[in-house]
Amino acid sequence: MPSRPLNATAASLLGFLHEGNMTGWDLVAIAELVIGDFWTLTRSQVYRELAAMEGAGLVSAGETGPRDRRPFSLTDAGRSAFREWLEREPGPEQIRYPLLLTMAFGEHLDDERLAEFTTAHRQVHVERLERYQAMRHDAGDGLSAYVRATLDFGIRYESAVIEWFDDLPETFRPA
Amino acid sequence: MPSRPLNATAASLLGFLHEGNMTGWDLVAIAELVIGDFWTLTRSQVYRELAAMEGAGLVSAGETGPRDRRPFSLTDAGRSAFREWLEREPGPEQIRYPLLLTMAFGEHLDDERLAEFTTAHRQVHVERLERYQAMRHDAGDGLSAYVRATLDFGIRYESAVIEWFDDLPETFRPA
DNA sequence: CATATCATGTAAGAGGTTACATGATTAC
DNA sequence: GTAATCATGTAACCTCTTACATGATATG
Repeated sequence: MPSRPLNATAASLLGFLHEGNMTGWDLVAIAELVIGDFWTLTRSQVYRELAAMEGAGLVSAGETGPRDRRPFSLTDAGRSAFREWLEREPGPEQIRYPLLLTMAFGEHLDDERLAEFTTAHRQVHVERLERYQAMRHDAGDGLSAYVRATLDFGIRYESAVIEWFDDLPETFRPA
Repeated sequence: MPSRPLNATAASLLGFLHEGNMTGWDLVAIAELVIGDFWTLTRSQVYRELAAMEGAGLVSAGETGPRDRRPFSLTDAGRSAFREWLEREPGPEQIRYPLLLTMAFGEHLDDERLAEFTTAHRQVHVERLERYQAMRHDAGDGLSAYVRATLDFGIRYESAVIEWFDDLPETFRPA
């Protein structure tokens, strides 16, 4: 039975399992850290995908440890499903930025209110940029060139967005 | 009955209806043009949201015209639901970029293959940037400061991403 | 011994995608 | 007349979010 190709979330879990056996909990933590800034995933999803992949024979659970820990390991089928996914053309980028929606309809909104929004959002981007720079500084040598490249994406992105905020018309520019 | 707050997709449709009555078809077209680069929506969704909003009294369909055109107009309830949505704090930004996932797991992939991917994706960003610049040039004066600001976001963003591509390690840098 | 953290998961529903199905009208 | 475009919608399915529910273990 030629099963449907992996979705990117499931594939990522398999990717992380290459670094060793992990529980759903562990996977959520590492995913948030490594890919969380350009790929969201929730606990619910992780447990569901793990259950589905266990059923499909892509992962297998080891013995339940303390606190009901269920460490999963890759099977050969899981390893090869991961490779296949990795070889496939990655899908298109998707940005969803509700602030830009609000802004696009700004003629129906007071500039002061819009400025409150831009101020708050600018701050989020500043904090992210600082976090990325700290990560790059602290973990610099521990990161593969590949992970570092994704971090650099974040740094470029956040820097550009902050510049954009600072160039907005003064009527709704962040304070 | 205090109905749930609007979702951003539905709210956007109401936003566009401020510019005049439109059919689902028209709304898909204008949404793609104006917000399509930071908010995706499909025909299916648009027809579904319109049907739901018609049921909730936020829009009402006029007479069916040629080719079954069903032009919708805003009701007062729709106008006020839109305002309420617009006043609310816009949710967090979300980026989903599968290429970055593939890259994060790049140690399991040949650099040549990864370079094929980066090459193709860089091209997409170049084309988008050119499109934005053309829009800004061609429609410059016709755009509100608000819509222009969202366009500027795209220009900043695409420029930053292209620089990032060009700074990638040469082993998987776009050709 | 109390609180924080670790760890599992289910349920329900909202949101989003893809494929299917149909037909009118316009442009060539 | 034929092809492209306009226009509607349904069905099925997948994905994602939010809320709920439970309990063990470590830390102070």
